[in-house]
Amino acid sequence: MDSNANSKVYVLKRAEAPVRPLSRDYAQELNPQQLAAVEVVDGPALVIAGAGSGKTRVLVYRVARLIDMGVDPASILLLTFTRKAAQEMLGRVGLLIGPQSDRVMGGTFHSVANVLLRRYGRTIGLEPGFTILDRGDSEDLVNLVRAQTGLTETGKRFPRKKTIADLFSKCANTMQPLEDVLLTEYSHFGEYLGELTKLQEAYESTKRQRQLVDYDDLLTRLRELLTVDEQARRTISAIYRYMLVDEYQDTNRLQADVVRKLAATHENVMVVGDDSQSIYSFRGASFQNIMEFPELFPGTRMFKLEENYRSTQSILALANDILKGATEKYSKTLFTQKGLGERPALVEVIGENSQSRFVAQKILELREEGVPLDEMAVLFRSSFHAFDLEIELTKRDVPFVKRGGFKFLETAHVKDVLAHLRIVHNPLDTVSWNRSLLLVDGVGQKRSRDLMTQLVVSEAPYEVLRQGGGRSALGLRNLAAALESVGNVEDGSPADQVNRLLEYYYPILKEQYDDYPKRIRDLEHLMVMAERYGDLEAFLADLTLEPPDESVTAIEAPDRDDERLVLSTIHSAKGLEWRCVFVIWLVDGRFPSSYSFLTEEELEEERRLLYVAVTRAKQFLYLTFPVQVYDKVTGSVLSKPSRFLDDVPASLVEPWSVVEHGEPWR
DNA sequence: ATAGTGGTAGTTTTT
DNA sequence: CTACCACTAT
Repeated sequence: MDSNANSKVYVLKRAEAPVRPLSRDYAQELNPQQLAAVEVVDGPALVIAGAGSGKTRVLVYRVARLIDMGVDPASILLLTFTRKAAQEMLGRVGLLIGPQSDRVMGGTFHSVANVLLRRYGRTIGLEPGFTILDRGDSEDLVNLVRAQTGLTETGKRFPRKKTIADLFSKCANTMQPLEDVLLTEYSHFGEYLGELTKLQEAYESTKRQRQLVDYDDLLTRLRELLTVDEQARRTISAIYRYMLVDEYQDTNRLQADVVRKLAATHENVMVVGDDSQSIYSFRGASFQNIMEFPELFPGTRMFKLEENYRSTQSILALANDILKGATEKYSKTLFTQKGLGERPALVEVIGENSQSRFVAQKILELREEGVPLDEMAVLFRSSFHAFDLEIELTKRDVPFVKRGGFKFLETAHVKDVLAHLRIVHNPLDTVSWNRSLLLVDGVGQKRSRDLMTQLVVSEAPYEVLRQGGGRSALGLRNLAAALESVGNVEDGSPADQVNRLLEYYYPILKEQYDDYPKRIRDLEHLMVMAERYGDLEAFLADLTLEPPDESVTAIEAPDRDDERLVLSTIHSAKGLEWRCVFVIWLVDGRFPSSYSFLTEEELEEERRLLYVAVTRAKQFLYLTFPVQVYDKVTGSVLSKPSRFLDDVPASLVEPWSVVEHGEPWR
């Protein structure tokens, strides 16, 4: 039978077409652009969504609609920037269509990679019990490896561990060889190319030997798995037949590649993002990614959401203006049907403390006027910018939470405790062994290293500890007993394990730190967290992948009020909104940060950062800049308002000046 | 070999 | 100001 002109063509309809009535009228609840995006079922799709344009709404409704049409919730994979975002979205899906949404798989790239690698990683040499290294652990490992490979006597200007870890991370995230990254971004260390290359090889091979996985490995090794193990790739791809990726502008090449491989079989992938909000290039993210998506997936359907439902016209006008200077973007201009509203205030204050006092006073005033505290936020470029304000707010009894900055898990005592637990879970974890051993009286770098070479090859590591003689014999025996006791907890309840370990650790803690009562409270908090988990592996993995995003002070203060002001870095404020937003420290050198002055790209990123900050506000926006601050970094007085405000027409903002009570106007 | 001391360099944003 | 490194006394 040849298919000549006479043959009749009969088209079979797709099975996914709705066979039952949809549970709701989607057209009623979405605007036409949103609806169009939601109605895509198969094939690649790209949604360019301006700030506040209902990006989350599209994702939520799309998931709901897929399930509504009979797609198995367990075959939907929702990749978001934080696990919290995933949970929030799935919660909203739940409100639309009920508890089936619980079966949707959601989380960050890293957390999804964690799950997949534990399940399928054996073919690439990963045991399910591998340990995840956080940033600090990676740095410790760099040092450890450096000592082991004898690269420690290298002269005075050898980069420090943090820099080295940064360098390795950048290589992984941009998929570039060390040489390229070193010469373009760290050219002043060019002379150490040889040593650094050796160090990197040792770092990589140690991780493999010891079942250690750093943040970047979660992605690189998942990619490796999907590349070398075609069967695993097919299996995974068949499970997650519908993929949705949020905040796509902040993914890097590595993540894009993972998406491509995961979706290669079915190509049912929708990514959502806003090129103007790309703020993670320091992590290798490139908004090129979002620009190139249609090339990666030919046949991509593209949707643009430009109507903003969040902010007043005045706020939006300023945001649009800030963006005008941006060079490369999918052009779009946000509009709103909301009223004009109040013009954003550009507030000039004398110095750091008057800025803090202004913010605190204004916040109390707004609360009097009926704006709840949790509808207000103060945003800043770097977390230390808020120190003075934190003091001021505490003085005035304003309850707040701080996001970003120093984390609970990064404190030495918490890391100490976790190190012991990690040994129990993965006896090959030399980073944790080293940390724990150094806490033993009489054990130093050398002894620790010697012991570790025996420990990792021994069938009975605790016996190795007991055999040691000399000054540290007793300490090592105690350590062995403690670890054994933790390992012997019946049904492995993490809370009980933490508890047993603390019996051993408290004396060490008291010996080491004068301020131990404070630290004991942190550790008690760790116990509370452990109670939520049934096994150690999940507890440890969650802790590194999704650390409590509130800093130490916030954790210590119990919720007296539900209503708390939010202090946040702009990076952590991504995707959130408040009725009233303060952006502080709009001073050249702080924002944009002086570290960004070097390259045009980095400056552009700072500009987008300001755009993100401004578009968080629904109704009120205050931008403050102190005119006279001494900056230790540059040794100069910062006095110039942020350059991003230079071109803003005066009509878009309302200039305020702040004076002390009783002082005349200037 | 360890632990305590003193000097110095670097100081963002996150999984 | 702090964390990190190198040095020195035990």
